[in-house]
Amino acid sequence: MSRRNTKSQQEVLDILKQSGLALNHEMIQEQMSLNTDRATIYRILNRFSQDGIVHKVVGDDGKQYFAFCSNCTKDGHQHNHFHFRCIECQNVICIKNELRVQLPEGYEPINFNGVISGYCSKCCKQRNGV
Amino acid sequence: MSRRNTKSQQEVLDILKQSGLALNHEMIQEQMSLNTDRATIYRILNRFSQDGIVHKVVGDDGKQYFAFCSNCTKDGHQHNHFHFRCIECQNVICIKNELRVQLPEGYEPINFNGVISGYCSKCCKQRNGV
DNA sequence: TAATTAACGCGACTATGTTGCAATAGCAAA
DNA sequence: TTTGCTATTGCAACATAGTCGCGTTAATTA
Ligand SMILES: [Mn+2]
Ligand SMILES: [Mn+2]
Ligand SMILES: [Zn+2]
Ligand SMILES: [Zn+2]
Repeated sequence: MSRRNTKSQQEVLDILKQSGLALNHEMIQEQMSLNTDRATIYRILNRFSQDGIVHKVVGDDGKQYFAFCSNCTKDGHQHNHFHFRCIECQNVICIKNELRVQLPEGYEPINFNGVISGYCSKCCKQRNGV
Repeated sequence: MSRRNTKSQQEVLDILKQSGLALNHEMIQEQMSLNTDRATIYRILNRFSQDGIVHKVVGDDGKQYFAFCSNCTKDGHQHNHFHFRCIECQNVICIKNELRVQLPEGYEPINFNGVISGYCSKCCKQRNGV
């Protein structure tokens, strides 16, 4: 099933690329100039995710975040890294260090989902009254 | 605000303790003999979580899982560990190794949420036709 | 330009989890 | 034991996230 280019897809991808963050559906929709439907945005994101253009992380807030794959080569995807979610400014960043977790014997990992939430450095400073 | 003992609380705690797994609301309700309301179970779990009796993890399926704190002392909680969620049998286990993640300068972590999903050893074997 | 069908918009639907409020029932003091 | 306080519950309503079916639109290719 071949892909087609659409304006909505392009804009979603641009927003993800340019922000450099992991964004959820709502954040993306806010930044869209086009009036793209919610369901469509989800479909775009899931398509990107399947195609390995973006990777998906589920936050400890239960929401799905999508980030443009910057460190991935065509066949080698590297998504065993943590993400930091700031509970103040809501930004979610990728923490690039790839890491390996020792699983019990015989366990077969498929998806890695690591999120640490707290205060980012910017929001930390503001809270400490700077 | 002091706590009171109730049968529902007791049974939820018993189920969590005895299973040794991280369970979500639905799994717990299925195992309850009492007809406890959904909202009540959530409230019980959140209370336990606040009181440090259980810890909460959000799976990459977006659901909240709760596990009895077995390795925690009164004041020292250790929840920086991963969890494994089997996409076949749905079991979620704690992987006891506590680990530390290097955050960028100035970031203040509050919550650690690590989940790896895939096939547990039991389900792996079954899938390979044993 | 016309045909094919991927992608979209809309509405309906399924969770999951939370909250307000009145009723119930622990618990401790009388 | 009885009484009073209020933590906890049940129920209904609500909020939000995400998915899906289906008819329509618009990329793409011939
Ligand atoms: Mn990432
Ligand atoms: Mn755990
Ligand atoms: Zn922040
Ligand atoms: Zn399994």
